[in-house]
Amino acid sequence: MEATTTHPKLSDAALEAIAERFKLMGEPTRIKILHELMGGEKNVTDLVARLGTTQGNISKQLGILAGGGLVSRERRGLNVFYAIADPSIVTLCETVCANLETHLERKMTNLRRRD
Amino acid sequence: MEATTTHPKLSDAALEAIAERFKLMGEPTRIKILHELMGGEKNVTDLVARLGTTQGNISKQLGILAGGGLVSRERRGLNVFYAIADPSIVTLCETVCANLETHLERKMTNLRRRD
DNA sequence: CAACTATATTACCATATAGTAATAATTGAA
DNA sequence: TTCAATTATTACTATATGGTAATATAGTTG
Repeated sequence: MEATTTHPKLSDAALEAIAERFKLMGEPTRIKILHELMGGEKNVTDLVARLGTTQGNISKQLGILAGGGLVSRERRGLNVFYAIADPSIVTLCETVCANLETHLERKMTNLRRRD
Repeated sequence: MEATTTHPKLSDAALEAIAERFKLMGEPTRIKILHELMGGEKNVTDLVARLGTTQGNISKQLGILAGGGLVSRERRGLNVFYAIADPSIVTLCETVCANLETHLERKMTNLRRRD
């Protein structure tokens, strides 16, 4: 008997949509933007100041994130504020985080063992 | 006052590691491989038969997934069996899936409204 | 050993894309 | 309107990488 739980067969289209979402989050600058936004909405200038890259690039990456529905956009006067549009992003990051920690712990334990 | 929950400040290195993991899952062929493996371990030939691409490419993508610690490798005779090494992959996919469904539902609802 | 099967690797090409610099567009103020 | 500030866009470059075809390696069988 199979020990694995049954997983729904997903269509190629569904799998490609999933990959697309992961791809959006699979880029250092974009994940850093999302991480900043986890602390609350920020405008472009804020993000440029916090992350070390050009304004053009920040706007570009924000455009990509907004296009994928991960962040929302709201103009207020001269500023444009971006915010996380999809709370599941946080869940995803936390899941990965928890796992990376496990990996690191395992690595450190192995180092400590030195058999 | 802030309505947002406090999120741990993550280092650039941590964020880059997170991005790296998402990147691994952010590619159609690789996510399809992972999806197949959710049904249980498979060897390379199995995967080549199920997904429509060359053996070389499957081996290459499996190598990338194994390098990132997402799948495990076990040789048994002529065959090499791959399996999901990290169950959190399934959680991640489910989270994204649930959210894509929500998005689709919202889209359909909006279509139905036609205001 | 030779022959066969399964998998990995190599070299290559074509495409996608992150980043930059410069410029445009938008908004508010004087 | 003119000026300043903020954001978006454009054109471009350099790099990374998915895919392929061909070859190499590893393991099995006779």
